[in-house]
This record gives sequence, C-alpha cells and structure tokens, in this order.
Amino acid sequence: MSISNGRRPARGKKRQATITDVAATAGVSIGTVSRYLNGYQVRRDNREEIEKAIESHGYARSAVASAMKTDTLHMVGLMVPNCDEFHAGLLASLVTLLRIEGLATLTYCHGNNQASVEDAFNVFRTHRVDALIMTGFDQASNRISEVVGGGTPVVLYDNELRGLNVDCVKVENFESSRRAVRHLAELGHERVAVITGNLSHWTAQQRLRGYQAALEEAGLQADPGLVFQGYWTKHDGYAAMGRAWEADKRPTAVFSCSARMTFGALTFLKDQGARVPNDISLVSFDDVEMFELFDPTITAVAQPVHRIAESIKDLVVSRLNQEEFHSRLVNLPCEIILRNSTRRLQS
Amino acid sequence: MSISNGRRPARGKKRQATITDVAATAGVSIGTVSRYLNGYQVRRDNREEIEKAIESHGYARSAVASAMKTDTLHMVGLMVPNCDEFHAGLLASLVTLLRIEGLATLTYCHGNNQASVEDAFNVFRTHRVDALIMTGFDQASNRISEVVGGGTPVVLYDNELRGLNVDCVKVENFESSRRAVRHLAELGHERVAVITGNLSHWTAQQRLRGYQAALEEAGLQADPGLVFQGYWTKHDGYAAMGRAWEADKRPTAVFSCSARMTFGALTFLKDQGARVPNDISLVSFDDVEMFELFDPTITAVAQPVHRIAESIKDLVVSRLNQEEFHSRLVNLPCEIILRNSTRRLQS
DNA sequence: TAAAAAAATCATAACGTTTCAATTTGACCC
DNA sequence: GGGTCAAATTGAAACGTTATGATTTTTTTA
Repeated sequence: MSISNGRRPARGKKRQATITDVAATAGVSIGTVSRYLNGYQVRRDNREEIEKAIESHGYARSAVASAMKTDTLHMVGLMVPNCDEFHAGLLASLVTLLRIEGLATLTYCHGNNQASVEDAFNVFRTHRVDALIMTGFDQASNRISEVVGGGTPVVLYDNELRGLNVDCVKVENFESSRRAVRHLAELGHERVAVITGNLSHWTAQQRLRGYQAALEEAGLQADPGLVFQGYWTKHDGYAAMGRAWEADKRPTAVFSCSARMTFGALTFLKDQGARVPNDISLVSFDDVEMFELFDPTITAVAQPVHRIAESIKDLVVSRLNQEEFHSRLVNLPCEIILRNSTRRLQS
Repeated sequence: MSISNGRRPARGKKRQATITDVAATAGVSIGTVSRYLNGYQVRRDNREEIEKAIESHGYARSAVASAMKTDTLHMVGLMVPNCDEFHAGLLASLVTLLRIEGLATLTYCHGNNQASVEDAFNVFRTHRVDALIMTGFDQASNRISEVVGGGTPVVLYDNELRGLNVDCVKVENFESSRRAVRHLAELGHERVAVITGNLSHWTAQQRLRGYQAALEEAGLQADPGLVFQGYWTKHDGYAAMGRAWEADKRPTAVFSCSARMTFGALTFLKDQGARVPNDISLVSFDDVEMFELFDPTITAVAQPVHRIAESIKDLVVSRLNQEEFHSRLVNLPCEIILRNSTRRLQS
C-alpha cells in the first residue's frame, strides 16, 4: 500500500518528501522516524532503514511543520537601521554566530523610518521568530513591551529601556566620547564642535554628554552654538560640518559621532580646501578600516564589533534556553585609536 | 462556551491569539475569519465583528501555520559571502525591496567557505524558503540543481550557470575591466599588473579576461607573471601587491579586481612609502564612497548596486508569480569613475 | 523459563491555518 | 409568497510535524 497523498502544486513547487514517506519506505511508524530525527534511541535495524529511506527520498525535515507543534522556529529577527560600515560588520558577525547556535536570521533594514520599524515588528510577529535583536531605532517601547509581554526575548544594542524585561548590550558611549574629547582638550583645543547623531537616539545623547563632560572637566565652557545635530548620515555630516565651519568663532577641533557623519564632514572640508589637522582637528566615533588609508589617517573610537555580536548572541541564546529571566546589561569598552587627524594647538 | 484549548508553554512563550479565538468572539466560523483575512468579501456585520475581535485579541496571523497549507512562506533566502562594502549595499537594498513585495529575507553569510555554503542550502531547505538569491560562491551547481529541481526559483548574482533553469543578474565584468585597463594602456602604461579574485569564481575569470583583452588590443604582451591571484580579501590584496611590487620588472600600473583587495594594495603601497599615482597607477573594480576621500582619489569601476538589487528582486518576484519559466540573464553596465589614481606615463 | 522491568514502537491527537463541498442566507422577480 | 440564483457561511479535512498514552518487543531478574 503506497502512501501517496494528494498533490498540492502551490507556486509550482514540487512536493517534498515528508516524514510519512520516509516512515513508509523504512517500514516503521512516523513516530519512530520522529524519534530518530530528534536524537532518541531507535532500534539498530530501524535506524538503518530510516537512514536509507531518508537518503533515497532526499528528505529534509520541515522547520515550518515542526514549529507548528513546538512553537519554536529556530529563527531570530534582526533589525538594523541600514548597512553602514558598523552595522554591516555587526550583521555579518551576528548572522554567523547565531547560525552556529542553530539559529537562522531574518533581517530587516528599517532605514530610521518609523513606519518601517512598525513593519519590522509585524514581520517578526507574523513569522513567529523566537527572539528579536534590535538597534538604531527610537520610540518603539510600546511595541517592544508587547513583544516582551508575549514571552519573546528581546536584545537591544545601544538602547536603554528602563522597566522592560529586555537585555541590552551597549558600548561605553559616554566614557569613550569623554576620552575622545578630553584628548582634544589636552592638545590645547578650547573651541571644540560636536556633530551629533539624532538626539532622540539614546546613543547620540550619551555621546553628546560625554563631550560636554570632557569640556567641563577641562574647565571649558560648553558652547551650545557648537553642537550640530545630524541624522547619522553622510549628507547631514556634510551639512553640520558646514555650519560648524561658518560659526561665529570657528572651532579648532570637531568630534564627529559616527563614521558616516565623519565621511560627510571630511568631504565638506575637502571641498573647502581645508586641511586636517592643520586647519581643524577631527576625532570620529566609529572606526572603519579605511581610516588608515585616509590622508591624514583619522583618530577614532573603535567599537568592538565582534565582542558586541558575541555578547548579543550569548544573551539571546541564554534566554532561549531559559537560563535567565531577568534583564541584563552588558557594557563594553571602546578603544581610542590615535592617528594623525589631530594636532597640538600652539597657545 | 469558551474555546480555551490546552496550553503549550514552549520556551516560555505565551500562547498567541489564533484565528479560532477571533472566530469565537466574533461569533462566526474560522472559515469566515480566514476569508476576511485573505481579502474576500464578508458580510458587513461580520466584518465589523471580526475587526473588533482581532483588535481586542491583538491577533496576528501566523505565517508558519499559513505556510503549512499553502506551502508559501513569503520568505526568500539570501546568501552572500560577507558584508564588505559592495555586498552590504546589495543586502540592504534587496532586503528593503523584497519587503515591499511582501517578502521577508533569511540571510546567510557563507564567508567563501564551502562547508558554510552547504549549510546555507540546508537552512534554506529546512526553512522552506520560497526562493533563493545567491552570490559569491562556486562549486555548488549540484545543490542548485537540486533546489531548482524542487521547483524553487533561484536567482544568481554574478555567476554563470549553464543548463540550469536559474535567472542570473550580472554586470559587464569583462567589458568594464577591459575599459578600465584600456584606460591605463591609453595613458601609456605597458606593464600593467592585475590583482584578481579567486579564479575559481566566474567573476574573477571575467575580469581577468577583460584585462587580457585590453592589453591585447593595445598591442601589449599579457605577461602571466603580472597576474596575482588573491581571494578577494584585503589581506590577499596586500600580499598580491607585495608580489607585484617585487616583480622582476616592476609594473607601472595595477588593476585591482575588488574594493577589499584595493584596500590591501593601497595599504601595502602606503607601508612601502610608495606614492600613487607617481610611483604606480591604480584602478579598482568596485567603487566605494570613500574613494572620494582618499589621497589620491581612486579611479574605479562602479557597479550599479541599486539597479542590481532591483533586477534581482524583479526576477524573483516574477518567478514567484509564475510569470516566467525560462532562465533569463540581465547584464548591467558599470560606470568607470575617473579620479586621480592614474597618471600618464611619459614615454 | 516465567515474570517483571525497561525499551521501543505504534496510532492518534494536536498545532493554526486554508480550502472545498455542502448549506444557509439574502436579493430579486413574477 | 413561492421560486430562482448568487453570495456568504459553515464544518471538516488537510498540511507535516511532535507528543502522549497504549501497546508491543526486548532485556533483566528471579
């Protein structure tokens, strides 16, 4: 008696072999095949028959059907703002690390767009991912609390969210920015501008606060007129640098809060024919490989991308394994890489 | 009579509202709710009740359960070698474009590792993605033909695969490389080295052939001793440049076949204290934004990332909509962006 | 060698959707 | 009002797994 059930040629896909097919040709029940697939003991002769049958059918278990019963898809949703240098590295590391843990990654680029962030939540929800990793957004705590309330682990990168049971990984934005700006102050700079990211982002706030703290510690007046906000993009970095350049009393140094804004700032300076560090000193948050190749090479705060990815992965996995139920915070240090984009000011 | 069926607290997830719950509180059958969800006509009063019920339950349809019946997950698998500048851009564009078509993206970075490529196929298969997009691998035609045989559309980027019913998008690797090298020849360079990618990759072969063709057309002898193979990485670009630099008769120009290898080559030259273009001219395949900021700015072949993503998306979508059954090839032109990394040789 | 214990297997009921034949409802016409 | 037809609804059967209680087989013990 052959077990050939009705066809269903959805979208032209051919019917794939099922556990039922395997069971039939192996001459055992589907329960036994399932046991085999899930690593339980089966009698030797049966195991061999099953293996032969799997081989001959080219069977691969359906994660979809499996998820139906177990409510576990072995898949996490990853939401990044875009694929700039930093996030590209993070994404690649994460995808790889998660895969090693048996987790597939559903990716979403929200482009700092509120509607897209909403959409991302919807996608992740309807696809029933097991966990969420998110970064670079703001104003989504209601959706997050909804997700968390549903029992789905959430890990945030560089976002602080009080009162919600989520895990966070962050770098020492405040400390690192403070050190970066202190470095400028120590070189004798008194008028230091900052090009910040979107100040509704927690990260941008932290970096700005670090900047302010450093100035204060150096006994300098933090001039609000030297704070230039951008929205993390190259374009905004360009514009912000332009405004800084035209400021009443031109700053002698600038602290740029992201790699992309640094690109913009440098482009502006290049267009102006301004020389770094002779005409202005510059320190960048975010280090990218290519800063080494710029002329001058750029002093930058390097985020430990791989350790960040590692930490995020660990948090996700421990939550999925039910090893931890309370929110945790991992705070990673950055490294300041001194290069040639700053100079000592003769006073 | 309340429809509260047994709990199943897998992984601590709370039970999500189901179509059954919605049907119960709306006072209709689940079939009617399903009709509503899928956009069919339902009686006005029922529609309103259903909408209220969905709202109050916070219901979101399960793509997993849906896929069980329809064999369609609205998800595509995307396999890239890594997240270098080019692939990061491609990935971001693709993810976004696909999402607009209602497709989620399962991402995999195979790192040019054969075992990982195999693993990627397994992940995509067990997750039953509706289509595959792949790039940057070699030697997988048996797995691909298996996938295609199963009725799953496959779209390749920059890979040629004869005899298989897959769609391919590529750029004019041969033509563009030829033009790039011709440019060098026209500037009077007679000893032009090439730093190629992994020659088992079709793309690398094409670019090398373009290089050879250009030299031939210029009446120059293509010296095999000036061909330096790397594996697309910065590290290999560095090493290859090193070998080129120490060649018996040092080349006066070099054509580097990928951005990352260009970084490596430039780093080597910088370490040597060699000046571009004075000591050696350089043209790069792959343009990255930052080449504008280098000193000198780098002449490069720019791949039309967004058009590539657009084309790939179109091919995938048309296949999924069963609008096309024969393999297609989209061949996109590149642009050569002339900057300052080449100079005319005084002969 | 029989009984008891343990191990392996089986049949079947979920899981949350979609689909389909059968039924009910509603609209319209004479 | 009765009859016809289309539109909307229903109930139940899938889809491919896992989990579970009941059963069979094997192993151990007496």
